[in-house]
Amino acid sequence: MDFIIPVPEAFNFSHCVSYLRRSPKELLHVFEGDTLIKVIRASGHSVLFSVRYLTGEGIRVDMITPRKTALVSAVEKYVREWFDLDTDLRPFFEMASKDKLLKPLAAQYYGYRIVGLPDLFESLVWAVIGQQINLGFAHTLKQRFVEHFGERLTIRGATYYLFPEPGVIAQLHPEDLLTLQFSRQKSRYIIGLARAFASGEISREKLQAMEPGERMETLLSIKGIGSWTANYVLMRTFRYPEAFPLGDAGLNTALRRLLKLDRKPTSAEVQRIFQRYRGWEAYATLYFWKSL
DNA sequence: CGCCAGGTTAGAG
DNA sequence: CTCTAACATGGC
Repeated sequence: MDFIIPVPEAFNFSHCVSYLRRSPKELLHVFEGDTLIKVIRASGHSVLFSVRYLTGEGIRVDMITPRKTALVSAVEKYVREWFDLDTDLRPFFEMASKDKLLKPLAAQYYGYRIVGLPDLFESLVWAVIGQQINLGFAHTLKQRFVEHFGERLTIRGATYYLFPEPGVIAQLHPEDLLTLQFSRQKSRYIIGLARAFASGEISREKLQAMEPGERMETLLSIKGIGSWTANYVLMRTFRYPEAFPLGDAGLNTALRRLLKLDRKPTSAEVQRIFQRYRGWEAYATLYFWKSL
C-alpha cells in the first residue's frame, strides 16, 4: 500500500534527509539505502512506514504495517509536516538571493527546509536536552533516553523506537535520568514537562488552538522553557517562519565565521542583521546553521 | 586545565 | 529591568 505526495516549488529532499542523517545515534528513524523508515503513533496503532524520493514525482510513502487505509491520512499528514511541504518558500529565496550573507547558502542548499518535529512533547524534550551542551552529547543523551524509556518494535528482525510517552517519564525520579548523565536541572525540567503533558495541562492541541501571543506565554510559563527553547519549538513544531532562537550558540558561531569576526557577535549585532530577514527569521537561521 | 557547547533560573542590584 | 552565579558534562 503506497501513495505519492507531490512536493512544492523550492524543495530538495536530499538536503532535508542530510539533516536526518546527521547523527548515527538517532533511533527514531532508520535508513535502508535511500529509504527512510519510521514508526509513529496514530489512532492507537504503532504505524511503520517508509518514504523515499522519486525524481519528478514526489515523496513516495509505503505503509509497512499495519496496512490499513484508515491510517493513510495520518501518515500523509505526518510526512507533510515532517518535510515542511506546506510552506511556500519562494518569497524567502527571492529575498535570500539579494542578500549578501544568505545568497551563497541559499544557492548551495536551495530547497532545504525546516525538518519538522510534529510531536510537541518530543520537540520540547529535545530542545531541553540540547540546552547548553554540545550537539554530540545531546544526541548521546537522547539516544539513552529513547533506549531506556521508549517503546520498541521489532518487525522482520529490525528494531524501531518510538519517543518515550509523557506518562512513562512522568513517573520517573530525577535520579533515573541522572544515571543517564542528564544534569539535575535537565532531569527536573523533563519530568516536569512530562507531568504537564500526562495531566493534560499541556498538549499540542491546546497550544495549537491558542493565539500566537498566548501560545508563546504558555510555553514560557513552563519551567525550563526560556526564549531560545520557545522559539526553537515554534520553529520546528508550530512552523512559525518568524521564530527566532536569538542567542543560539550555533547561529553565533555561523555569523562569526561568515562575518570574519574574532569573537562571537553580540545579541544586538545579530538582531540588527536579522532586521532584513523580518518574517523569515526561522529560515535564515536554518541556512546559517547549515553553513556550519 | 580552561573554555565553550543548539540556555534557564533564581536572586541581587 | 538588567546582570550574574550556578547548573553538569563531553570534547577539544
